[in-house]
Amino acid sequence: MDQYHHGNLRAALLKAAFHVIGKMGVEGFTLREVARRAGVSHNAPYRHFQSREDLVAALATESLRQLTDAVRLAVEQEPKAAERLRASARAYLHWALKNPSRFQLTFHAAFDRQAHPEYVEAYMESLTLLSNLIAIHHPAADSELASELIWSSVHGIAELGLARRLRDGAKDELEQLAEAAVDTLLAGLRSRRR
Amino acid sequence: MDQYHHGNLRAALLKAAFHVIGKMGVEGFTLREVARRAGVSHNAPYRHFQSREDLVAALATESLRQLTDAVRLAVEQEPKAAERLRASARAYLHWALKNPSRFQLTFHAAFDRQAHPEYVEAYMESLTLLSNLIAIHHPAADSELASELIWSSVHGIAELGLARRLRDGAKDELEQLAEAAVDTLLAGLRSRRR
DNA sequence: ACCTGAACACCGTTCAAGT
DNA sequence: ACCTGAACACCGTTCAAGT
Repeated sequence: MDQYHHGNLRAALLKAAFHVIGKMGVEGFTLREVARRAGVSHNAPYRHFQSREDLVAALATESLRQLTDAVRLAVEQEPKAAERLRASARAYLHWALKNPSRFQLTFHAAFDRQAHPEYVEAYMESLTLLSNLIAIHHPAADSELASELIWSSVHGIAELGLARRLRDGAKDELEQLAEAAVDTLLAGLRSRRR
Repeated sequence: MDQYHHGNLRAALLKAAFHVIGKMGVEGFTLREVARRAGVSHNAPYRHFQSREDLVAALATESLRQLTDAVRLAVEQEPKAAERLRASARAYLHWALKNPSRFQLTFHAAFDRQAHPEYVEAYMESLTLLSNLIAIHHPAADSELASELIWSSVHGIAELGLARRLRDGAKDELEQLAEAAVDTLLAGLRSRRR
């Protein structure tokens, strides 16, 4: 019987891995479980990933791209230009709370960043998306500062929200808090820029 | 030979655990390694902790208290009342970057929050410290909102700073960013409160 | 009460072997 | 190239036994 994955095993493993972390959390994620889920032997993954860390890095990079895409989509679907930055904050929170395992993996995965430049690239791409959005609201010299402040703030709301392990009911509350963060930071930046 | 720990084994295990996560990171932390470090057999810890998760919860709670204490100390040592909130932000960043493993453990440890109310208590105590600080700068009805915004923002800067795995040189930069976050949020809150 | 050693079912990783 | 089974040194947890 031809059980070979003919080169798409790598993709199949990533898919299986996302399924596993979604179901068992980041802690329950093991190479062997992923292989089991993909229907291959426990060391078939080594043909595509040098180590567990290598697979984790690939997952983190892919997750980060998914988060960026989700934010980008929300921005594009928002007709009012003035609302786009707030829409991006809402989408960021929404994605983080809906995919807590992926969010955790994206930012807390233990792997050597230098050995995986594609992760850093994905990170920069996300920052660029945000910078462009902010340039609309805050066309000043310190738009990089503004980007870092806004991203950090929205990110921190997501992190603390997840750290407290909130029930789903608090989702809207957190999304509103993220909007408030954007509004307050923009107001603060305007009042201090003179 | 009397190798008994006579009731202080619990404290000895916590100390050993902090040493282990500091040296090997959160990933390399295992019950057996902690026991080894404390000089006891690999299942002596079960006399004091029901499971690995239980020990992790105790460590996270203790870490959170240490972070709160570090911030409190920095605040008390700042003579100018107007500078205390900024000093707290700087201290928060400083502690996070100096103790990345503990910081990660404090906020990302996987354990049942409901089974460990002492963690939630420690969290609330930290929030209270911040609320009191903010009441000085921003004596308004929405001081709870202000607390959440400021904590989230400073926390997010620490998280993203660690996620990017910055070299030590960027420490000052991040502490300054945290101060900028506090200033900008306070300015924004003032301008929007009318 | 507090600690130990043996045992169980796992894990990541390596290696020799199969197509 | 791609996959497998056996083996190694680990891990968390349980259990019967020792003081």
